[in-house]
This record gives sequence, structure tokens and C-alpha cells, in this order.
Amino acid sequence: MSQVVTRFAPSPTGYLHIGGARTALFSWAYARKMGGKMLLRIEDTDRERSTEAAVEAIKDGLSWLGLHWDGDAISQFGRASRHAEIAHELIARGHAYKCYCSPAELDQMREEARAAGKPPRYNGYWRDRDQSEAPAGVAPVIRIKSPLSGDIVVHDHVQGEVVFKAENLDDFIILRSDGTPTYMHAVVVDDHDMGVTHIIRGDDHLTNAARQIVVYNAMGWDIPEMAHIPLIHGPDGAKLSKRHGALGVEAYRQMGYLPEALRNYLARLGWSHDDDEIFSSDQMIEWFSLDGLNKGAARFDFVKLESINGHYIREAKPDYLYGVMIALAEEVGRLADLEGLTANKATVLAALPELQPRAKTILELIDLAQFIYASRPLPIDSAASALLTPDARSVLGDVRDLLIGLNDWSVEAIDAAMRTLAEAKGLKLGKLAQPLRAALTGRTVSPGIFEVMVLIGRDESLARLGDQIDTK
RNA sequence: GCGCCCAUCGUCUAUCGGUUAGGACGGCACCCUUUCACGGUGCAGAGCGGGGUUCGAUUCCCCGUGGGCGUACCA
Repeated sequence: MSQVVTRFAPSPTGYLHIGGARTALFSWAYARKMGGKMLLRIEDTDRERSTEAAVEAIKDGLSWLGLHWDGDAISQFGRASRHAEIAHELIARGHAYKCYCSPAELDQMREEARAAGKPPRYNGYWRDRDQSEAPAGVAPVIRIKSPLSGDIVVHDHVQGEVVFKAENLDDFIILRSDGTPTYMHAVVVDDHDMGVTHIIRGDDHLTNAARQIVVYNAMGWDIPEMAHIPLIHGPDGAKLSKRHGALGVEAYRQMGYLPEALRNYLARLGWSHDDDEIFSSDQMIEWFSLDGLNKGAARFDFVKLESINGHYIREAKPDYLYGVMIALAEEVGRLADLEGLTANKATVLAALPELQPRAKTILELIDLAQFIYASRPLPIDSAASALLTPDARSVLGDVRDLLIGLNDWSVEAIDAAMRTLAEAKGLKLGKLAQPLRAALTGRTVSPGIFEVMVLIGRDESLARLGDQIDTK
């Protein structure tokens, strides 16, 4: 059997949205699994809506997710002459013809069909009409002769055998009056010329598959294997709106998601391998098969994405995370954080193992690191200031006295000293630790407060403590 | 309107005729604990409705219902 060739064929009218990313992921995984190739074709025949910026956004998105395509991206628009050539060949073979109908006539046909309870379609007016009847000055379109009877069946790896009655398909346009190809025609010619063996795409194309088969048959070309995967829906079951996640993958990066987490989450939306939830790209490639694809649409769930993201943050190496934090702070314009993170690299790196289990996104990770480079006197949030009562401040005075006399500035030594002090004063450790946390971080939530003290150092710790004791 | 697709806990899913219907996220409770997380333990939670087929249906078939997609000289 020949080598497997899949393709991802987005139209560059915007960013790489989440549904497209998943389609690409499956095409990529299948190609890798089979030792084949995944090609990238930019469907830019709609000159009005296609932009170069979108092409770049799509490529960036794929690269960020680690979905590398083979060879150069192919521009569909650049192949227009080939599409026209095939359209004319189809006429020569008697499988297509020129149609001179006006838009008004077409509208009327659709109205009549609808009124008769039939699918709105072209009635084949010029199918067998002699070209000599052509009206003068009208540039014709080229339509393909769709079979008049019988069934067209799509053999789909996900949906099974899907049967369409020929009478429900009309003679659709393959070449516009301006000589440019329609999508339906260009896709077939390109997939054939590119040697695509497996088409994996959204099931919004399932009906199109039947029409495309008409073109394959007319040309006598082999029909590729097909797998129409269900679409991703929003939390409400309806189409995915922007508010519900229909964003470009770069938006996910900016929200602080790791590419490996997004990739893992997307993989589990519509595909599964037993009960496995967390897996690497390599494992996915090893396990992937078209049989594992689901038929029903899945709903996008940010909460689960966050959970998976949290997992990958916990597992990650600090230096990798540090790099992501820096890049993200820069990308989203958090300059103060970028500066603090950069100036305190060693401390941030040392703190990361404490921070990681507490963050679900990289943005949260940055927030958690702020205590390291916050400048004095620290801003104290409302919950923290509520802890700094007069009583608490006086306890902090005792804490400071104790700490000043401490020779060994380690977590163990501070811990032991604090416990002794708490016991001596008949207080629970929390009564000392919470006000201390408020004073040292300005918040009520942080890593272990003794770890914090070691991280920021003795001088800074005592200074921040002093700010709260002396200010009152 | 017409055509096509889909349907298991709130969500993502396992099951490929016989299971106490399993896992994950989320929820709740408890444990751990200087806060918050992390981690651990436990609990609640599902086969859309109705007909068949079968000794036996979540699983196969039909109807209904509910979603989705398509129906362009867009892709």
C-alpha cells in the first residue's frame, strides 16, 4: 500500500480557530501514525476574504501546537489555471457544460423546487441545450453533470456508509463565469494532484463529500478515504461562539495555556483511547486510529482544559516554565512583571516548584511570583489587611524579635523557632503564620510562608515585616 | 421546506448483546495542613421517549423527540 497522505486545508479568513486546530491535530496524528505526510493547503480562492496575515496566524498556530506539516504550504489560488483546465476537460469528456442562466432565473428555479417540497436546486436547463441558443454577451459558468438517478454513497471512517440520492444533487457550478474555480471543484483537483489518500475534516463537509465524489467519478479518479469528524459545540450545545471558546489558538496562548495541554485537551474531544486522559504527542501518535473517533459532537469545556493545563504546569521543568512566563509577559504587555521576572531569575526559578501546584494557567503563575519582586512597601489586599489587626501586629513584633536573633535562615530553623514561639504564647501556628503571610506577601494566599521567607531572604523579610509593624 | 448526521452521569468519554454501566473534569464530605493549592479517601451522579429483534438490549432495527450540519458564481 502506498504512503498515507493527509492534508489540512484551512481558508485564511481569520486565525486558526479551535475546531480547525483539532482537525489539524487528527490529520497530523494519523499521518505520523502511518508514517505518512500531512500537507498544508491554504484555500485562498476567496480573494475578498483571504489575507496574508491570516495565513501567518494559521502557520503560527500550527507551529505553536507542534503540528508540523510536510513540505511547503500550497496556495489553492495559485492553481487556478489547473482547475480551469480540468473543468474544460470535463466538458470535452461530456461530463460538464456551460450554463448561461442569470441569477434571477436561478432564484426562480430554487423557489419552484422549494414550493414543490424538493431541495432547492438547479433544474438542468442548459444540460442538454444546444450552445447555439446561448444569449449574447453572457459569460457562462461551467456546471458538472451530476447523475440523474441512483445513489451516491460516501464511505466514511467515522459516519459509516452515508447514502445520498442522486436526485437530491444538482448540476453544481465548478467554474465561475470569471473563470475561477469553486471550492467544490478546486478541492477535488487539489486533493487528487497532491496525492491525498485520507481526507480528515469537519462533518460540516459531509454533504459536500457526495458532490465531490461526482467530480472524482467524472474524471475517473480514485476517491480518497474519508473521515468526517464531528464539530465542537459550545457549552450550550449550540455552535461555538467567541464567548465560548471559538477563538484563535493564539488567544489560548495569551490566556496562559500550554500548547501541550491544549493539544491533549483537544485530542480527547471526539477521540479516545480507553480511559487514558493524559498522554504525550508520541503516545497519541502510537495510539491514534480513525476507529477511535467519536460520532457525536463534543462541547467545549474550559474547566477541564484548565485542569489539564494545571497538570502540565505541575509536571513541567522550572526553566521551561520560566521561558514561557517571560514570553507571555512580553506578548500580553505585562511589562512590570517582565522586568521583575527578568531581574530575579534565580529566585523565580527556585520558587517555581512551590508555585507550580498552585497555578492553572501561566498567567496565574506570574501572579503567584509577584511577591518575589514586589516593591516595598507592599500593597496589601483587603483580605490580607483584615488579618493585620492591632493584636496581630503586636504578635508580628515578637516574631520580628525572634527572627532577628535567628542565625540559621532555613525553612527548618524558622519553622522550629516559630513553633516554639507559638507554643510559648499559647497560640496555634496559624495565628502567627497568617499575619506573617499578609505582611510578607500582601495576600492571604501564598506558598508556605517559611519558604517565602527563605526565597526573598532575611533582609527583605525583616524589612517587609517592619513596614507593617512600624506603620500602624 | 428538503437532504444528511448525531444522542451514556452537568461536561469529556469507556462499553464493540450478558458489567454492581468504568474512568476523567466539576460538585460534596473527610484526611493531610501555617493559608491556598497539590496529594489521598469516600459519596452523589447517566443509557432521551416509544415500539420491535433476541433467552437477554446502552449496544441491532423502526418511529418520535431533541440538537447539529448542508442546501451560494463562500469555503
